[in-house]
This record gives sequence, structure tokens and C-alpha cells, in this order.
Amino acid sequence: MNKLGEKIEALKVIAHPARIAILEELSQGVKCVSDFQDFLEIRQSNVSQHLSALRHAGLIDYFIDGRLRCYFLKSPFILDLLEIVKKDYPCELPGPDCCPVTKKGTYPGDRRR
Amino acid sequence: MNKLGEKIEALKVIAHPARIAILEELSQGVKCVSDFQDFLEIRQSNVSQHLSALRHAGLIDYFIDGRLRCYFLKSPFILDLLEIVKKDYPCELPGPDCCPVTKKGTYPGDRRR
DNA sequence: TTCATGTATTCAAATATTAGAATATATTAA
DNA sequence: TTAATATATTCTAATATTTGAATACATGAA
Repeated sequence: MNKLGEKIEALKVIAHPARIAILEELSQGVKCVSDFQDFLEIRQSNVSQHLSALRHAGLIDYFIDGRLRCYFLKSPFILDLLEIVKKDYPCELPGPDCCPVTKKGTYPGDRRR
Repeated sequence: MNKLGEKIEALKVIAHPARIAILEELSQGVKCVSDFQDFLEIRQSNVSQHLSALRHAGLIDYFIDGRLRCYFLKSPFILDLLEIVKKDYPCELPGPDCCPVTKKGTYPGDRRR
């Protein structure tokens, strides 16, 4: 999970409400598929599809206990990501010097205007 | 940038190599469209499209200097995100107790196995 | 005004993602 | 064995994303 391409794949797969919810649930501990169905309002096949996508991206894995497939977090990247997803941010960064109405300002580079 | 939906939109728009590259460039300071073309190997129209997507997600904004459109970072969320995208992570989290070969383990919940 | 440059928009084609339905597989219990 | 439960897979339709080509628009220079 240290090559840029892998991280981009991870971001792509994470950028979905059901999958964020699954990952947050998993950050609390091991869960089986039926556990996810209890709080996600989607079909079982769809839960499986999301789990499969997360697994193929290397973000989660599972073990088996009887009939239950027990999923757990595998990627440390996810923990940091979930943290900033939950974190509160100020609305905007302090911007560069420019007029918010006319949108005029000064280009700092050496290119011809 | 504090509602979950907005963050998910942001993740979706960020999960693309060209857009990550644009954002990393912008984390260094203000750049105009031609600056991006110098290091991205994509067409001008495509650069504009990516910038437009980033802007609509509220991640960047621009000011104008003559003929140049000068873009800058607007969302503090991006800075944290770029940081974890660049950060190195250990391969895997310490997993729960289970056999890596048979994939057997014990479900911690109270559901019937 | 005209020309050149910087940038955005529109359109279309290729490709990818998403979700439901139906079905398949695996395991436990009876 | 059979039945029931837990989960995965396959297929399909709808929708979204991505890109290039062409074109439009805006500004500064001549």
C-alpha cells in the first residue's frame, strides 16, 4: 500500500457511502456479512459485492468461522483515511491575495500574462 | 467540507492520477493551467476538465491575471489527504487471530455460527 | 481592429461503476 | 440425506466517468 497507484485504487474504492460505512464498522472490530446487513439498507448480494471490491483493493480480508465470513481491516492506510473523513475542517484555507468579487490577482510565476 | 457526502464527493474526484498530481502541484503554491500542461501529459481540454471537476467539488478555486487562470487550493481536507497519500505504511495491520492458510478463526459476536 | 495565446465548453465514443435478480456454493443442524 | 442459513457470483440494465476533437470565448499585443 505504498505505491501511488495502489493508493489511488484505494481512494476510488473507498469513495462510496456503503463502503465507508463498512470500513468504519470494521475499524471497531471483526464483523460478518450479516452484521453489515443489519445497518446497511442494501441487498445481501450488494454487500458481498462491496466487500469483494474492498478485498480486491487489499483493504480488508476475512477469516471463516462456520458459516460466517468474518471480515477485518487489513490496511493501515484506511485508519488514517477514516480519521480525516470524520475530522472537522474549517471551511476554507487562507487563500492567496486576490479580489473575491472580480477574481483578479497576481500570478506568481514567470510566465507571460 | 464537513458533511460526509461532501467528503465522499471529494474522495471520488481525488481518486485519479492527473488530479492527484494537480493537487500536489497546488500544495506548493498557485499555478496556472499552462503550468499543469508542462508536467501532465494530457491535452489542454482534459486539464481544464479536471480543474473544473476539482473546482465543482469545492477543492480548488482560481483568480485571474490577464489571460491566465491561476488556481489555488481551497480545501484544508486536501492537505491532510495529500499527506497520507504520500506517507509510507507498513504492509498490513496486525490482524485478528486466525489461520492464514485455512482462514479459520473465531467470530467475536453473538450470532449463531 | 486583427491576431495570437490561454483557457473553457460541448459533443461523442469508449469504458467503468452500480445495483438488483437469479442462481450457485458451502456449512451446520436435523 | 435434506433443509436452512450465510455468503458469493453471474448477468444485465442503468448510469457515470474519461478522453479527444472541435469549437468557443476572453484577453493582451500590435
